[in-house]
Amino acid sequence: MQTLKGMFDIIDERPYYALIRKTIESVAAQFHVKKIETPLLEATELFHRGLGDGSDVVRKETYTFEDRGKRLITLRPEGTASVVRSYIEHKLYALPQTDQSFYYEGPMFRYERPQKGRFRQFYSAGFERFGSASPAADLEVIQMAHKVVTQLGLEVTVEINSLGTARKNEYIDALKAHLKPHLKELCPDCQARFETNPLRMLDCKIDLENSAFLSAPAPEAFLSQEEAVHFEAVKNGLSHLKIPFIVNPKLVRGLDYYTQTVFELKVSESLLGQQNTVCGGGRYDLLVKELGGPDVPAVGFGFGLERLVVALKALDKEVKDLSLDVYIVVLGPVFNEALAVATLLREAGFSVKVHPQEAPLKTQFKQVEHEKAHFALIIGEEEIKSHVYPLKDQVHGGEQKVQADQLIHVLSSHGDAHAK
RNA sequence: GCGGCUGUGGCGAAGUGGUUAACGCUCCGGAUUGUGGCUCCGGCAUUCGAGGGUUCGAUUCCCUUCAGUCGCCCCA
Repeated sequence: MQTLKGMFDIIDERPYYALIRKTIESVAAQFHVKKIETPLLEATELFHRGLGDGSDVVRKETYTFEDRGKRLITLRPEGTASVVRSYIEHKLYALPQTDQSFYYEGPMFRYERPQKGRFRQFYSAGFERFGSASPAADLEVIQMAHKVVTQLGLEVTVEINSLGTARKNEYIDALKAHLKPHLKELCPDCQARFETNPLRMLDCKIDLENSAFLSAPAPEAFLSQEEAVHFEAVKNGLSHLKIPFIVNPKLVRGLDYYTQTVFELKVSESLLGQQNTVCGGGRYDLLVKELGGPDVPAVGFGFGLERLVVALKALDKEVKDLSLDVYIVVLGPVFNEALAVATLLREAGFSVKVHPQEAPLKTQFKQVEHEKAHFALIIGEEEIKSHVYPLKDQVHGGEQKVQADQLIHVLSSHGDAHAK
């Protein structure tokens, strides 16, 4: 038996996930963002309406099936649609707080061919902010994303672009009109994208140098006056926040709901290969309405946790795993006494493991070493009689005899023991 | 969905159409019955991802399949 294709058990990587989640939590707290948890399963329709029927994610990557009541349901492929659904369902827009933010973290599912930093069940975390159309909202959202990755110790490039809103379709039409005469010169992928996802053509790695692309209209030309001002304000604001960025006119996001500002955070390809986008986001001013809510603007982003993990590992970033304070080595049939001591120490806040059966000291001390225990405490029949235990400090070296009633005191006096 | 590469013990890794599948690490036991890390001795793959085929004989050749990996599409 083994995991399904593209699925994985998190064991050795747990500390990385813990670190990332903790970092996200602390940044969220700084911005007073509440956590929201939504179900993994949603009505299929939510994603069709939210992400767009034409998007690849919906067309061929969702885990969709009928439940026993013949309802068509889908394992969520991303987080935003669910959060928006929740926002509308609970009429959060009617709350007196008009500017509301949420963050989420959890598993997402996409039926794709796995590769580096890409899986069928993967974990993402995201922030969503509802109620403000101001560039300041965009700025804080980008700042949060940037803060999370820099706090993790990763160097990222921030790329931004603006797709516009009102004239987004007009831009797409112009782009198609421009490229249509050149269609035959383009790669097969682009010919397909011409119909399914024209904006994506701009991102093509093959036709990069094609003259038709070089002369293609830029999205910026199709921004309304107001949107152009908004985009300028975002760029300006990033400079004020001292967040370096580059404007990438070819940056288009894969999901249909994005409007106006879009951005991605990328790490060096040397860390992640081609899947080097660790965070993507932008505005989705029409989505709330599209999903049946009022006309509420919103902006957000999502992280791919696996990609952050891969990047952190590539950097040899040290992460702390759970540490063990005391390993109790037993000599002879002394389990009751050993467990009693362990119980006392645990109640005092130490993490303690007891060797579970009699074994040669050599074997037990090897375990002490493998467990990276701070202290080894030896309990045998002599100790039980005398109430004095040998205590070895595995970190600083040395062994001392400690009176039973002094144990907690001695352990606590060590600064890096983990008593709470 | 498409293409390249890979698949040998817990991990890393050699190898060959023919009888006992190297080696390193880890692990287990002992030298050393109350103090590990060094050293020495001994042990640990009825089996080479799975299924089928060719063959007197397959881990080795062929087919299929599964999985991993890298890239494309797409995306986090």
